[in-house]
Amino acid sequence: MILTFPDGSKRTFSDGMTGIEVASEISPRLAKATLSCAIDGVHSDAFRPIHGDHSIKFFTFEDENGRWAYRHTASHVLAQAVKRLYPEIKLAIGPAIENGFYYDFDAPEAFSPDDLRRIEKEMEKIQQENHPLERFELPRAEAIAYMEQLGEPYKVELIHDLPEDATISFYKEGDFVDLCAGPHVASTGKVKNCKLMNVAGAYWRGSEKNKMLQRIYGTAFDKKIDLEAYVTQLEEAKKRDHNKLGRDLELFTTVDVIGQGLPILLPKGARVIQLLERFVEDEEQKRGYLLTKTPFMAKRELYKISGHWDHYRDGMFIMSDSADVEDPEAEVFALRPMTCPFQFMAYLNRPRSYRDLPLRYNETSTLFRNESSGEMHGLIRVRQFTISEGHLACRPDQVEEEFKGCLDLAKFMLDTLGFSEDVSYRFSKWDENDTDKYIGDKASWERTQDMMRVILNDLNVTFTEVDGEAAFYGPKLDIQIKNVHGKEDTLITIQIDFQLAERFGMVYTDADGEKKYPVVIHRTSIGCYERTLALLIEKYAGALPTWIAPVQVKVLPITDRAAEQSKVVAAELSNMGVRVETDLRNEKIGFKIRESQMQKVPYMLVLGDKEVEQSLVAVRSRKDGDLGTMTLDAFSAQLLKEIATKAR
RNA sequence: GCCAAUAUAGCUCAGUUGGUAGAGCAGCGGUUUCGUAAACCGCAGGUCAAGGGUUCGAGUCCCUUUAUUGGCUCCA
Repeated sequence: MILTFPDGSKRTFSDGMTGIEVASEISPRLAKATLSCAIDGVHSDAFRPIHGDHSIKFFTFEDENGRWAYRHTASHVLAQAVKRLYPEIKLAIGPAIENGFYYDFDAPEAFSPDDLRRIEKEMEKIQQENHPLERFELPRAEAIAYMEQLGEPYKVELIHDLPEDATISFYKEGDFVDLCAGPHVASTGKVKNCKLMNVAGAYWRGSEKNKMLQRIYGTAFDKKIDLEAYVTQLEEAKKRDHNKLGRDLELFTTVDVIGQGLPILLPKGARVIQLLERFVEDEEQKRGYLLTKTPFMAKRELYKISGHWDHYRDGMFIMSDSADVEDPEAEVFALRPMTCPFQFMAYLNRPRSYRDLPLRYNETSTLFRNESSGEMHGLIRVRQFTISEGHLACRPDQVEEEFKGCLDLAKFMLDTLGFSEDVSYRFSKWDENDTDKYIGDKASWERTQDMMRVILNDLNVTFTEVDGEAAFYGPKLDIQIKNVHGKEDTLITIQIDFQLAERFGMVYTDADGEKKYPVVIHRTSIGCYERTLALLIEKYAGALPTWIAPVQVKVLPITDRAAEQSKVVAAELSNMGVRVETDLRNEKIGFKIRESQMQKVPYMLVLGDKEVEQSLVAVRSRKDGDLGTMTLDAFSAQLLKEIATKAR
């Protein structure tokens, strides 16, 4: 057989050699490192014989595919270990994931940390026993019978749901067999350096209607040093966690009696958010937005028009004088979960002409959403939050241009805050198999989604398409960001809506005298301020860029003799609009510096007898340490420039 | 909402098999006036998250609630 390598070279091998055997003819080192391979571009086992002419590419741990096979095999070793220790436990699924793998088990009780250690030991044993992996296929009926015989109902269900023509493959390692599409590495001996991280509940097939299974998360690396580095990296990431750092730095706190998802923004956190809000509002004003201020609540009837009452009820806080919120006689209010219907009322204030469009409304808007109790997380998932909401009414011919403007604004914000490299773009579409969740018909959804896709392609946005993530009224471009734990959330969203204008009777009179419905773009320019603050804290490990630092300069007299001059310096800076504090306490300068440093204050001005005498300030930066003495004018000029340019 | 873990002073943590709370830092008072990441001495500070139960006796065991954390589901 003739095999073609990635560099285009061809070589002849005897038919039936395995990928690893081929690799060993190239170099023993490659053979040892090879975990899996691609045959004609299809990811495959490297331990299976190859027949005929193909292209071939080997994967080691350096390749995503290689890591995937390695960790997927690790998940099988985990399942094998669990079955050895607890034969009554049923197997569900166990894929490789980013940074590791998991396996779901139907276990009578949750695994304890002790159980994990036992399982980990058993996995090491299985690794040392070095069982080769063997692949075999069975016809559907036999496959089902086989899994029934093994007493694995979840596997039986999986096989039932496979398409008629699917190849049903199994992998065997020693006494353990699992239904699996593969590929895997050649033997359990290859899978070293596994670590079980934690246990979590997870619904069978991801549906809350199904039974909750026990999921064990683990990771595995080919080199021990890489595993250790990964564990260290996780610990380091935790130190940046906004939920810890934000509290330590007194940006926010929470109180039991106020409730879940309702954080208190302390003076420093409130200041940062105020700065962000002003920045966003000013930028939006420059871009032709009209500011509104609309009520935080409205009668049930408004949400019935918008569709929220039918499609978002669970997410709303409803207040009623009757126990039955559907009672037609009752007066029922709900706190607003979104600003759209309110800004639509501003549009409806008077008749609109095609000349009025595009009409861009913005509002720094506080919203209330009744998130499920298990969802809340620091400042990232809360029940009350403030967002830079905006709704644009435009003519169909203006949609692309306006969408572009929204994206440009979003990118400008990301750039200013330093998030540009950290985000990914998600085109969130509806789920055509679950149409009850949405308003509007299939044709209009497809039309809108196609239009959005064209716009995104025109704008050269690199994005992934995901079904089932749309808003109930339209598709979204979501700009996604990961927190310090690797969990992804939406930071910014831009949505196209062909539905709500009609529902609200929003029209404009076109040039031809016809009444037409405008297209509505819903958008945020940065995400909700609480979430943005959280991500800023994590990105900068609490050391916020000077322009948004709650305290920018701390003046530190060495002795009381410098106190008066310190107050003068602070007052001068304060008059320039600098956020400055003075530490007049009777403490040693090292102590004051330590505290300011831990509070991540960008600049410290140290004043002793020398500085007072020469009318200078000794500047210390939190980043670069002692910068030496200079005049206050020289320092403030440099500082004001840094603030004005929003340097990071 | 579901599966788990956790909850002791403002913070970080001790607290033996159940015998009615302890340290460091922070705070307050004093001494010290000091040159770039922690001066010294003293004082005060806790219904052990809340409520209920078992027990002669509960921070410790059990139940409920609340909050926090990690997942799942859901979402900005």
